[in-house]
Amino acid sequence: MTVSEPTPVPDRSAEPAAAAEYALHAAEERFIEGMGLALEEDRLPRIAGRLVGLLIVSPRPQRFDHLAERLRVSRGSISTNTRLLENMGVIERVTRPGDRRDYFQINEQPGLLQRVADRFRDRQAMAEEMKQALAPGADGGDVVGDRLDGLIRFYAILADSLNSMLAAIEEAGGNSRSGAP
Amino acid sequence: MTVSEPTPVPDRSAEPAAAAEYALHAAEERFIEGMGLALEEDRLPRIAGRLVGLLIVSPRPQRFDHLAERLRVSRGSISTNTRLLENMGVIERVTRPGDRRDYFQINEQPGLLQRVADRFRDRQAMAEEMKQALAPGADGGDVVGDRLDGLIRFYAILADSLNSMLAAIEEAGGNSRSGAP
DNA sequence: CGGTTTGTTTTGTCAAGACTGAACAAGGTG
DNA sequence: CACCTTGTTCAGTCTTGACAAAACAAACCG
Repeated sequence: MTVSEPTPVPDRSAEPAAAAEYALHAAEERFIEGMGLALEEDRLPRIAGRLVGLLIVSPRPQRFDHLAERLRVSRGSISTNTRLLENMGVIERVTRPGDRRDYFQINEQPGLLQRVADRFRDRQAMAEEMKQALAPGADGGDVVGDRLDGLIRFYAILADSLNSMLAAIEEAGGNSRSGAP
Repeated sequence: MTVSEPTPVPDRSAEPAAAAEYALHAAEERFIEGMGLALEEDRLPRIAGRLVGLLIVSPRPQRFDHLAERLRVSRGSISTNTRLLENMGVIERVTRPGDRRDYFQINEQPGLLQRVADRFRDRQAMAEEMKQALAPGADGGDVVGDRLDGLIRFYAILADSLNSMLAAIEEAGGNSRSGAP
């Protein structure tokens, strides 16, 4: 996971007191970009990934327009991607009385996790259907049947470990949960 | 995983004897298309996925040109995608003495699996790096730290179960192994 | 009511990547 | 040697999707 340095690297040699501060910021930047790439591999827009990253490292809900300027993207993109993540259950839109603006935080319900688990289940089902149609003792030694069994087991294990993880999180109650992308 | 029926659906009412045969073929078609979509989600070209699907359900190595006509795709695409999968260790190119043509079969070494596991490890490392940079007792209750811990655990578990699976396969020796995409 | 803030939707541009078809290379074979 | 066969590579087309910018809607404020 390699992420290039954020474009303008401020000269920090002048203010040694801010060194730790700076290191944190750089790490954050890297993490956010990393999440952008990571979630992009899961077929989400890069901005959505960055949003998740930013919200993970944000202790408090973030304002809509703040997201736009922090990530340096258009408000339109924020709107689209927040809604996307909202529908997926990954982030949550929160409001405050007497405040017209929207805030966002990562949702404690692990939406993405469920999603991924379901995908594995689908693939497992697909392999099982194929196995079904194959009829029992076919060609010598039934190579194909064995392969399909392997595939089925593969997807099953992945889906299972995700599901048991989900259950564990659910059971653990309100603490230390994440959107787990 | 929904896959539309292959374009020309032959009328099988006339030859009842071929019904089972037909059912198998239809299931194969569905499986192949399904693998196309499934591997596409893993950032591989659709044709590569179909190739994997086809080779999984093929008891014997398949000829290069046969692949092209079976999937109704140009030879160029077959060439590109077979090489891609070959480099990934997912399929294997085999030849026969006195035969100038190339044959392909799915490789027994689970290349894709390793790949996926590595990806999870990378993400785990990313989250750990962020956690490092965060310094210990930060904001009240350290929400962010807890979230990162959850994330780290998440990726770790996935990578671990994949790795233990890989080990199990390795140990099981020569039987019932698959490219496990 | 006009004007402002906040967020959404739409429109257009751009880039990435998949795929085809044709040109190409490298071996066989008559 | 001319001519297949087999596979690779290259150039061009097409599709997809992300994104920005602008138009838009809605709520609020004066």
